Amino acid sequence: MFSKTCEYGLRAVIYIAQQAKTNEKIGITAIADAIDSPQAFTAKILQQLTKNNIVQSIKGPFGGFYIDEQNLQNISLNNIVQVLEGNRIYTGCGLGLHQCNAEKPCPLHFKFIEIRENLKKMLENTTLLELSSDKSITDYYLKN
Amino acid sequence: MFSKTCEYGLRAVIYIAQQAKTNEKIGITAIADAIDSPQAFTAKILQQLTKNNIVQSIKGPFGGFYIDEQNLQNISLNNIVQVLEGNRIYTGCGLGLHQCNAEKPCPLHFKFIEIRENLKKMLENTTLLELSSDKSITDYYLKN
DNA sequence: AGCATTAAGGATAAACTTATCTTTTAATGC
DNA sequence: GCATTAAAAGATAAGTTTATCCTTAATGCT
Repeated sequence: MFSKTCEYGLRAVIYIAQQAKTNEKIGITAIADAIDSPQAFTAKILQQLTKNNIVQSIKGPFGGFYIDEQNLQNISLNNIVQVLEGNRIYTGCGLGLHQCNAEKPCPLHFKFIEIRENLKKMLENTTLLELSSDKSITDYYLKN
Repeated sequence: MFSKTCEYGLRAVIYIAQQAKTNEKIGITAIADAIDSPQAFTAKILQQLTKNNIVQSIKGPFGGFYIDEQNLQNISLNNIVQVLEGNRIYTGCGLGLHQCNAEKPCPLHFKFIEIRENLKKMLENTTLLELSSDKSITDYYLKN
């Protein structure tokens, strides 16, 4: 479904969001450890997310990644996926046609649109705030 | 969403299905041309689909690929995807966790299940027979 | 039987994704 | 200012997917 980049990115951001309340920055080592991902690779991904203002970071001692209150409320999973996968997930043709639309549809076009729309809505409606709730932290896992 | 392998495979099979009525085998050159895919690569994919009894093939002059009446009725897109992608699309975790289930769910587990279930149903309910109907042939495109 | 034709199979190459390592830049405390 | 810490940035390596090419096997025709 998603690329590794996107999977690690989502897990990392969710984890950072869950730590947001402590108001402490969290380092890449801790993050990679918490979500069980390759550290250097995850660092690259977070670099990209920082550039795109999904998460914030600060260098130096006691530095690390964090998410401010505003982003916690405004960022949804959709935003993260957009940065890491572009919008091909939402616009790409199920059969891989370069142009596939209502005028020149592939045989699956209209059926696919439905599924994708569901996915999009789900990602749009899932906010970092929701995923950083106490219940979410205790009931769900980011590694196994 | 799907791999190139799966995209080409689906398009190839749909095209072959659409030619089924003529009762003529259709060669790899004609198929690759009709669906605008790399010929040798598509041949490999069809080889795999032939082994798994999705399509049939016959060598030699006037040989090629075809789909018999029974498969036309029984094969759904789901069967093709299963062969070419395995079942990871249906079972894999959205966040890439190796084990993710109702007991140890990732934060997206239950939301993802819904989406995947929709996709699965759609693929199961879309048969080659439907896709080879006259309307389907005239109204939809397999290349652009 | 011999030849032409077409898919199957194997080997290899190109492109892209995933992953790691090293150097540079920025922030903090002394 | 200097040492230390941690992210940013750049270079490179490993692995996987996508793609091509060449040889082999099967089929039909003469």
